[in-house]
Amino acid sequence: MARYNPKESEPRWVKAWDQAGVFTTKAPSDAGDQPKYYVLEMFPYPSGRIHMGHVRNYAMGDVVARFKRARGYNVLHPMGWDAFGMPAENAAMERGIHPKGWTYDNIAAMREQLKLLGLSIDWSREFATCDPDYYGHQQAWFLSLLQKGLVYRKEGVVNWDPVDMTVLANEQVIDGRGWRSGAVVEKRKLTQWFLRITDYADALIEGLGGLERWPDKVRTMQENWIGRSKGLRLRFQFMDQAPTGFDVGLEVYTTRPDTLFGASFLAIAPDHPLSDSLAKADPAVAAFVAECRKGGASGADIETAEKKGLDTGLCVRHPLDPSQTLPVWIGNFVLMDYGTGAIFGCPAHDQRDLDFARKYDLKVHPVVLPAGENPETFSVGLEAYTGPGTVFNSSFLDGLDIEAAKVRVIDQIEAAGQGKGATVYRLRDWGVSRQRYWGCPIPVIHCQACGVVPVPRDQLPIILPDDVTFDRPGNPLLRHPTWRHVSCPTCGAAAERETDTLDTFVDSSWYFARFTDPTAAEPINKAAADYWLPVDQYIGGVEHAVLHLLYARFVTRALKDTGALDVAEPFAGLFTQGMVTHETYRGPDGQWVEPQSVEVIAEGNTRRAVMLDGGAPVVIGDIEKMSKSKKNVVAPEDIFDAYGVDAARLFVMSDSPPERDVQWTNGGVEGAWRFVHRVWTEFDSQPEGAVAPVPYLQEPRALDLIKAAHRLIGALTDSIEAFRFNGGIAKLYEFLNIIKGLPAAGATPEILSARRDALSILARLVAPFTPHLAEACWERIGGEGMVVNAPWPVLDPELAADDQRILPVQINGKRRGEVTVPAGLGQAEVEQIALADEGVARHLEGLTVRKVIVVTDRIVNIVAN
RNA sequence: GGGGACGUGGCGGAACUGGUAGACGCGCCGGACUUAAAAUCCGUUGAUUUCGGUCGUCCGGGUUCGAUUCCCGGCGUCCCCA
Repeated sequence: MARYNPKESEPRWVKAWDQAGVFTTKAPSDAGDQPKYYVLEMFPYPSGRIHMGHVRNYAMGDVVARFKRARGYNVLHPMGWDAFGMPAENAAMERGIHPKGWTYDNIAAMREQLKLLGLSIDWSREFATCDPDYYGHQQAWFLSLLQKGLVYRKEGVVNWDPVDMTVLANEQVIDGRGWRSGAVVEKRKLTQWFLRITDYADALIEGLGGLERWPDKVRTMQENWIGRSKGLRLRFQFMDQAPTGFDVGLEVYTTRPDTLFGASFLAIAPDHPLSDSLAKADPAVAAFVAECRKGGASGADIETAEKKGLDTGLCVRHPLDPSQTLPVWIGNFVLMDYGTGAIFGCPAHDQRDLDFARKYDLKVHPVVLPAGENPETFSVGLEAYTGPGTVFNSSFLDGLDIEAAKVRVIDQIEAAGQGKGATVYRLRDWGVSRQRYWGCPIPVIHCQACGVVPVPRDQLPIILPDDVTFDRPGNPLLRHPTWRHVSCPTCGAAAERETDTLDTFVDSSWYFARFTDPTAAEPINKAAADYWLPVDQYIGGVEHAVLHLLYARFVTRALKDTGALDVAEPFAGLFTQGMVTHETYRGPDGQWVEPQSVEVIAEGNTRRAVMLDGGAPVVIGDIEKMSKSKKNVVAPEDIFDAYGVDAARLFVMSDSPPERDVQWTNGGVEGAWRFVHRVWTEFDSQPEGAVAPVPYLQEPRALDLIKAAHRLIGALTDSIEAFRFNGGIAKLYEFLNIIKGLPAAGATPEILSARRDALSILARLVAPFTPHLAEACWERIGGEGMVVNAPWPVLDPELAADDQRILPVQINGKRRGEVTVPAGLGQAEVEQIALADEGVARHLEGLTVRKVIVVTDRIVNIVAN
């Protein structure tokens, strides 16, 4: 009997799987009538090292993949690298390493680490998004979108990250700062490439309805992100001479047409064309507009910034009440790219408008009356009323509720030709230009004569030049001596390549399709994609709930419309897993210290910590996501070294529900290791060589064991299907405790035979979680071939059924005893048995039974007084 | 401010559609083995108790024979949006 040695066992089995080629995906034509199953975890950025978050993410995907394989599916479980992006360029700037070398070195290092994890991945399909083959195909479909009008260029105000010197999408601006650099974002005008995601806004909302295996939370977040609202575009006519270009009036957009009679001013965005033209004539306007340009361009920035305005002196007429005139202001809180860049302000019923009105002393005129308020006395102070109510002070709208009033106003404005009902979205077109080197070059050429000319397909891929410099900020492609100088493909004149590269979110918006045939001559092999897509189970962090997952859904739909593939939704099932966290520690100097230099001492129910070196006191801090800055990181390699890969995989899945954060603890991983060890001991205690099978169903203890094994099959199958890995693992532990109660030492032939069958089941059930251990165990009991190729055990319903039930008996809702009855016994019989029970009878003394409730196989409740 | 999720022993967490609250693990405590420690193995472990019980799933109400689960009102934590 030898102690289980993961260091010897784990590499051996990784090699055995590799040599047998068990994870090479079958071509659709070889799969026969096997159903397909595509499991995908969000591919990693090649930072250089894997962390515990990767371990958890890929372990979960591996459980699903191995389980589905065992259940007879033809499984696709690939791996690749999201390899373009800023960190490679940062490394180049900081350390003088070329981004390409840095990235591929990191990939090599991480591939080795991931292979240690024993994942059931088909490595033959691996690619990186920075492979010219991959981004060349990306350039090809980009051009097909360009041809279809889904790509365009426009000058716009953009979020400029002054540190990374690049443009950020609104999604990449968090609290006014760049999501990667953390620098305060500025607004700039720049000509940019955009993808027309807004064309798909409705489709992307409708599509959410069909994604039943997505978390509701993510669907809600996407819906809110798209932010569809119904409203009205209407034109206000100027009182005096209309400014040049505005003869038709000033068009505003509102989602609250019901409050039109409460309007007391108009406000336009600082970058509205009218602001521009006024600024040319008036230095005060120009100065104000310039001031507004400072600060972030995101909605949240504008919302939190102090409201500022400038009266233009212009006045417009109220469209429904010609006797009213409204002043036109420029307001820093009005967004040019939402609606028309102009609003009417109704201070009584909009908080921003109210803040603005109070600051500049504009009228506040309530037109919606909350239920129970008196129209004579109702007024609005510093808080706008935005709730439901009855419209008043509003001419022909008086007495309507706000929804009915919206409809009436839209009808009236449309009939008068003053405007039109319209739907607008919070979602903007996706700005994909990045002024960076380490990204996919946008495959177009700018020609003086011909304009923007797509690169002919036979000249793709446009490959990044290797000889670039990173000694200065800015785009190295722009200052490369020769790369961008080309001749126009159309007229042959001297022309220039586009030097912008694509946002890396483009790279990750179609990789799942490329995996279905990564060597296809076209971007996507339609037959392979038709077979494999959609991804049956996608697994990744919830931080991608809007950005990546929305872009991928959009690109899939856009590619469908170009005929590149046939599915509309890329991911049929989505699971968002929680993070790996750890306690934080601060040393005597207040600095963060690593867990491995701290000793935590338990004293009864409290804990304290000291430095391992010197014993100085350590403050135990909050439990937070593992991060280098807080130093609360545990390196996966160290854990693999100490406890083995299986124990690490098991622990990250056992201690918390997978969608929640898991707290890494030493004790926890030791518990997982103990389980690995005990499982092995149980297998290793069986007699060597084949046990002559004997019938054992007549021996009660043997029968109980095999019954427990069959119940375990059911429980574990359900747990994996429902992504309740922690519950499933608990059932495995429970079963191990049962089988330990019937040790092999000194057992009868019946027990040994039952153990042999139960262990055969156990080996196959633990295989998705601890695959190396399972192989060793399978081998030890003489299983056929490798357990990775063994079918999932089949549940025998008769053995799994429980024929006796222990029913608790309650009297007036309090548990007073229990009775053992045959399963499924009728209510009358159960009642009789319960009332006859000695303990129950004792509690009923002096009471009259009023009612007995029997829930079959569950409980008995006696009502008595 | 709007929307959502959550709140259970010393800790992570179980409890499927209302039906024995605390599965499983960690920790603690006790025991075996050991010269000793580690490792390993075995056992106890919600609180309280006059050993009959009583109390107990954030707090206060409600529905029900029965509520961690459903409803109403608070408090707190977290996430998303503004």
